[in-house]
Amino acid sequence: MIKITLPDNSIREFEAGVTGLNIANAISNRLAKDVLAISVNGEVWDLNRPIKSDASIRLFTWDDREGKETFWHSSAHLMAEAIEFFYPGTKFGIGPTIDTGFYYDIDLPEGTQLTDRDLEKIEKKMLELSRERNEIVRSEISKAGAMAMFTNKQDHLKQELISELADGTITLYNQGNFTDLCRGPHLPNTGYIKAVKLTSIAGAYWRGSEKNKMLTRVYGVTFPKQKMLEEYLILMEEAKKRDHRKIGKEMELFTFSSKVGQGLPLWLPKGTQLRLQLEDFLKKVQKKFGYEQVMTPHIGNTELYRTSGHLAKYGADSFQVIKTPEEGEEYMLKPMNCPHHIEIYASKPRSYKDLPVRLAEFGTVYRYEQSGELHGLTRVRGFTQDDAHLFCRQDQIKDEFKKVIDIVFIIFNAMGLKDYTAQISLRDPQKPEKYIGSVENWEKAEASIIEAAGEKGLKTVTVLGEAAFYGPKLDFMVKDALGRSWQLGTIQVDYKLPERFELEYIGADDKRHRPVMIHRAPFGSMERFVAVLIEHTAGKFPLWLTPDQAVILPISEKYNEYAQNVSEFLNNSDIRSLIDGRNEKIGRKIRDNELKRIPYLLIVGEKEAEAGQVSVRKQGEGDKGTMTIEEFADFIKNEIKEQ
RNA sequence: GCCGGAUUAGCUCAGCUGGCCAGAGCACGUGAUUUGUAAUCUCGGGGUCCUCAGUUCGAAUCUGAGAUCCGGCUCCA
Repeated sequence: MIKITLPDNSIREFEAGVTGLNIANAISNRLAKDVLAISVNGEVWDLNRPIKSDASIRLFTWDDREGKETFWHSSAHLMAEAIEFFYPGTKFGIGPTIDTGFYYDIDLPEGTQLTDRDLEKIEKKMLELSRERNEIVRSEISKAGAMAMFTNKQDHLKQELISELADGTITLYNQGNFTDLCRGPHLPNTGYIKAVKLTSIAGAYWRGSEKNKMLTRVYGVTFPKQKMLEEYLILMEEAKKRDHRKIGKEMELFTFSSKVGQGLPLWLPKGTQLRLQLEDFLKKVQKKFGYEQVMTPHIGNTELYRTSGHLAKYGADSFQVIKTPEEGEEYMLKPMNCPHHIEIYASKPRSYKDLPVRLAEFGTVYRYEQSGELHGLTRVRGFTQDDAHLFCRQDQIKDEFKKVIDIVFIIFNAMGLKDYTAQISLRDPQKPEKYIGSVENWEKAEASIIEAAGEKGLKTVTVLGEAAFYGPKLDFMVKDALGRSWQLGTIQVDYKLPERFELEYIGADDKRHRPVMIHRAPFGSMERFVAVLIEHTAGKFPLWLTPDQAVILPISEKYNEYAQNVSEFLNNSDIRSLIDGRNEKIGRKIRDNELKRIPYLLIVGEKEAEAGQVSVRKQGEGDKGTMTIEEFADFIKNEIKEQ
């Protein structure tokens, strides 16, 4: 008999060789039905793998990350089996799980190509294989054995993977006619997978390197119940309605023209109004924090960027240098604002008493992003950073850094962006060639970021290899409607540029010292921020203002969370955006499905605007009278209480 | 840049394997009506079917090149 410790620390005795499934059965039928994986002494195992000695365990269901991962990982294998059925000779790369679902990178036989139409038949085959309830069997194999097996299959991808594994740790998983090299864990059998949707096909480089062969990546998602798949698909449809590209078009916020050029957004009058209001808001905040607004040209002499190191980074692969009639004279479209601001700092002698110097500019920069990378307003070739550079003494870095975090908090709170990730991006120690500057300065800079974030109580994740080429960063990542993560705000410590430009200040000791720079942009870029703001507030909390001052506020049940922000918006931050104002009374006609999502309408006509009030209408109940926005906030709170 | 898909009225789309003047809904304009105000009914305007070249008696539909967009990869604010 062995002792199994459950998460509540109770201990049960089982015979040696008991499996996770046996244990779940012993606890309850329901659990036995729902359980997908088990962790044994912290390691996630297959449910049917025998446990031979005392252990503490946890059982995972669909609600646990480990449960979902096991489920999707087995789904990837099931998909591979189906693909191998239709396309014998396919080589299989890696098939991991992702946030929602899984993918498998495959190398199809010469001359074969998958298209969207093929996905359906693969889905059907997967369900067919699922109904066979084939047992998924784990087996251990020696490195030589594994190598021989996949050499026999002529699967060069797996051979490469195996060659990097240590002998004695290699496992295979088999189901039906399909065997794959895999660490596991997996479901007990394929029958668990009841609903399948293969979402897309894409190309992906083997091992993520442009130099390697392009494989076919098939994305999919599966569920233990058909109904869950249906709900997921509906959710995705809803999310697509919030796409900023769609809303931006409908509301005439921005547009693109192939004549102007790829990735170069044109801000329409209403979108410009929205952007200007965001800019004004930030300007006010920055003024309070001691920033000075500056303006600099859109181009700079190539020499400037040679000194800064940007030429090496953005020269060959970006917009090309601009020639003048003068022989040998060259300019560049600015890919970054830093060098210009540095020259402003250097324009006069600075005393330690003057520091920190904080120079801010809504600076438009141009970068030739790869054509396939462009994406609505979130990734463009000409964009405006809400940039600022702080020049400070070593002893001021942490304090300044913390103040910048405060500004980011103010912005994110005002916009109702609660769901963000703060990411500390450090250098990849394996690839020193990617970065400029001494190891010593990098270490100092990284330490000050980590400390500042810690003292601000910011929950952060640390990622190696994501730093800028000149310094480490603290980035604020926000997800879009479809769950793709975008970097918005960024704060970066830089020792290198002051060195390159030989910046100085006169210290209290009457000697020359080198300042440290902080680059920062709380929005990141106006384009990306507006895009993400639209997707986060659409159908939830936009405040749309028409040319005749009419405001429509579509508000969801979540309104109480936002009530505070609304009054801030109207009274302090003055953030508003515009919509089509064809119908004078309510700004525009609202479509069916849209209206159903709007429990309350706030209407601000000319009269109301003058009186500082709004007319309130409730869906299905009509007019609720006019009131101030504070009164409205109370009104909403009461309404919610009554419900 | 790479892999795959798409491009038809202002918007969302239909148009099967090439063949009667290229269609629908919404939007827009017009007339009627004032009851249902998310109005209703009448009539109507609007398209180099992304561009260029080719195959064909004949192409929105087939072929090639290019442009742009979409989903990914690589990259990045």
